[in-house]
Amino acid sequence: MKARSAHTDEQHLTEQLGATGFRLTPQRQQVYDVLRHKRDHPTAEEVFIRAKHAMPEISMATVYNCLDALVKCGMARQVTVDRGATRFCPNMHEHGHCHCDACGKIFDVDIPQELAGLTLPAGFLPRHFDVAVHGLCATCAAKKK
Amino acid sequence: MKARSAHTDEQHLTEQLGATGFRLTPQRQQVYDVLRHKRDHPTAEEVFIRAKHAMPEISMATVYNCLDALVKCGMARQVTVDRGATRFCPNMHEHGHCHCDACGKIFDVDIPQELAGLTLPAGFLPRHFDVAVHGLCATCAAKKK
DNA sequence: CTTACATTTAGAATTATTCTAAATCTTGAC
DNA sequence: GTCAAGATTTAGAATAATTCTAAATGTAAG
Repeated sequence: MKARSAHTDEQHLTEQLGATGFRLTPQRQQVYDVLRHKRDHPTAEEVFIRAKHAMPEISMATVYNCLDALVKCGMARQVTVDRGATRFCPNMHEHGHCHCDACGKIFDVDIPQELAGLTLPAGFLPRHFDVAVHGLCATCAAKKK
Repeated sequence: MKARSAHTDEQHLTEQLGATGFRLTPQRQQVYDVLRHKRDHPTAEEVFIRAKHAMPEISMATVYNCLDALVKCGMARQVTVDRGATRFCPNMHEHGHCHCDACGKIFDVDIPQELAGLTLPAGFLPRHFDVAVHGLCATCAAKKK
C-alpha cells in the first residue's frame, strides 16, 4: 500500500483509462480514490455520498459513468455482475451457472468438491456457494473469429 | 424426469411448503410448474407471462410471492442472489466474495486454481469467474448459538 | 358457520439504474 | 492563441425491477 507513490498511481489510472479510450478527469480520479480509500465494496450510492464530500457538485449519473469507465478499463470490478432481473431455476442440486456474455444463454455447471478448498475468513460458516462463469458459449465464440 | 409421477411431485411440493409454514395454492403450483417445464432460468417477469397462459388472472405480485415461497422452502433458487444494489471494489486480483447473510459484511477471498477444474459446456470460453459464498461470519455465527 | 389468519390482487411506491439534452471542458488543427 | 469536434458532466426525467399496501378472497379449525 505504501510502495507505490500517489504520482505513480495516478499515472497508472491515466494509462489504463487511456488504453480503453477514456480520459482522466477529476471525477474519475475522485471516484477511484473513494474505492481505494475504504475497501468495503460500496454501492454506487455510497460512492456518490463519499465522493460528494470532496467534490460537492458531483452527480449520481457521473458516479455511474465513472464506475463504468473504471470497470471497462480494468481498474475496478462489479461484485454482482448482472445488472437486471434476478433469474430463477428449480435445479436444487448444488451447481453454478455459465453465462454467455454475447447471447445471454445460461448453462448449469456442476461445482466440484475442490471449491471447498477456498480459504474462507476465520470462523465463517458457509451455507451456499454461488458460482457464475462469464464468457462466450461455443456458438458465439465461433462467430467472433 | 419420468420416474416420479405428477402426484408424487405435487406431494413433495406440499411437504416442502408445509415444512416452512406455507400452504400449497394453485398459484404456487402453477409457478412451480412453469419453472419445471422449461428450465431456462426465467426472470420473474418471464415466469409471470408463462403462468398467465394457464392462469390469466395471476398478478405480478403473486408471482413474486410464489417465487419467494418456493425459494424459502427449498424448491427453487435465485440465480443472482443479491437483490439490491450492485457493489464495486478496486481489488483487481482474481478473487471471490464472502457475504455474511446476517450482518451484510463482505470479505474478499482468494479463488484457488482448482476452480479451473469446473467442467464447462463444450466450447465455452471463460473470461471471468464470479464466486460468492453466502453464510455467517464468525461474529454472527457466535450470536446465533 | 364464524373467527383468525394466509393468500391474492391491483396498483402505488420505492429503489437502482439508464437515458436525455443542454452546458462545459479538452484536444488538436490551424 | 482560437476554434471546431468530440468527450464529459450535470440535473432531472424515464425505465426497470422489486416491494409495499390495503382491500378482497379463500381456508382451516373450532
